[in-house]
Amino acid sequence: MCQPFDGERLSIVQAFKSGDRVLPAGSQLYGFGEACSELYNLLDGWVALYRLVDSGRCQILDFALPGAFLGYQPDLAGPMLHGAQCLTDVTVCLFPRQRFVDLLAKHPELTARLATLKAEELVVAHDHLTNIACRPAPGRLANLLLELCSRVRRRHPELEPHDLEIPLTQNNIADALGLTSVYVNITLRQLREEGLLVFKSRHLRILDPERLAELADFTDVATGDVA
Amino acid sequence: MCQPFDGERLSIVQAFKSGDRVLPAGSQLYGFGEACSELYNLLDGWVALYRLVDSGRCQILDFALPGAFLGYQPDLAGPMLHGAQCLTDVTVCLFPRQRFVDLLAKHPELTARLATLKAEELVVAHDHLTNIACRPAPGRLANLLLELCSRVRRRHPELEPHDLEIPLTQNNIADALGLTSVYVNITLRQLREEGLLVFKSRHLRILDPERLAELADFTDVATGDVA
DNA sequence: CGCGATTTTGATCAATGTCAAAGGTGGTGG
DNA sequence: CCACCACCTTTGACATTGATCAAAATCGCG
Repeated sequence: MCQPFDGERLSIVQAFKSGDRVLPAGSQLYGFGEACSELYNLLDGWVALYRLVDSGRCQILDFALPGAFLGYQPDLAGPMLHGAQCLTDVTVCLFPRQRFVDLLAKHPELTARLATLKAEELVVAHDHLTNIACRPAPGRLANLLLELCSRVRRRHPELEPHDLEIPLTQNNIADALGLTSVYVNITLRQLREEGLLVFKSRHLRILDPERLAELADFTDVATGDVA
Repeated sequence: MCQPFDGERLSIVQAFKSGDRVLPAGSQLYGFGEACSELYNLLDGWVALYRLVDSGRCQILDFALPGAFLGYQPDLAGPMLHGAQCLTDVTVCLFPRQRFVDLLAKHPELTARLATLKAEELVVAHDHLTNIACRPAPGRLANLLLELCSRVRRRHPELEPHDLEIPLTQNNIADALGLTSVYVNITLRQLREEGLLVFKSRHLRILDPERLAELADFTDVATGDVA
């Protein structure tokens, strides 16, 4: 279940976990600037990683989906450089930080895996950055939604590929894209009126993948195909 | 000289390097989407890491300063997910990719260092993302310039802290901040007219650090102090 | 001295934010 | 089962930021 690491090492890793925890939607896994004594493997549910800015704004840095490994940052002992809020009910697997350091020291493959993981997260962050900086609202939205679809599908290939549960509020989307929820709403309507997609009560239906991908300038990293 | 790794390991690392290379300003260290057979330790000069977008726009993801370690990404054998262009004349130390993998396998401390490095770069990317998404142009500019100052000073504590060489064109700044060079120019003038700073022919003079930091909502990660 | 790249400026326009209010929706307790 | 409440979505009028286009001025360099 604890999946950032490959199958063979699972028993080793499991010996180090200190248990699971369940949190309700809306609660904080850890807060921005707080100390945090554990690392987390997200087993179920969605989590928003965010920063708070003086202006009172909240910037969502990334959405964490099941399988994500949360809480590792350069200074393991220092205050968290971002917060983590549960968007749905969430289940995590816990690793005490101190024990995790020992684990890494003993198993270099895990350290290598961690480096790769962080490099992947960096690519995602760069995607997100480029999306926000270079695209107007409709492209931004299209790109984000396609990216989320791609992630969901990678884990659940059995599901309808164009009919997915995306447990986000229009406000969450706005906080992720650097837009206002009002404008997200307007843009979402435009996409709907153009027959590209329908996003209603946390359910996304993609009606025209081709045009949407074109609008988003989107290529799926995993496949190299447009969505 | 090859500094991503700590002093003690230097001789080990140096045995693996395959030489140095000098590139002129304006040349590409590696191109977006190209294959690349080496990894680089930036010894001297500034490099822009960028992405190209359909619209013809160029998004600068980060500026690499001396000491940066360039080219490591999740798929070491795959095409580069970003490009790297020299902003000044540049000197890099080369590591063949294949040999670097061997090096990591033999020296787990280096792998751990790499994970930390990538985690640091992720924090920088998140800063950049937040800056672009949440702040209007003046704050964005102030934030970027203070961040660059902070980095330069970390390496050169002996220099005048408010009088620095920043080898960037207004166009580079625009590409980094998701603004137009025209608007960067206008905003830069406003900051100058307010007596906050002067940026002329690649030389930055900070006149009012306090007000600038306030405008930027900037706190130095290294010190926790405002600049 | 002249040329390409960069900076500067002005006029105008489009994209997005702000403010305010009205509808919806789902969940909870009575 | 209904009513209420908090939260979310939707809409409209208006303000503002930043983009676009075009041209002039300046700078660095051969």
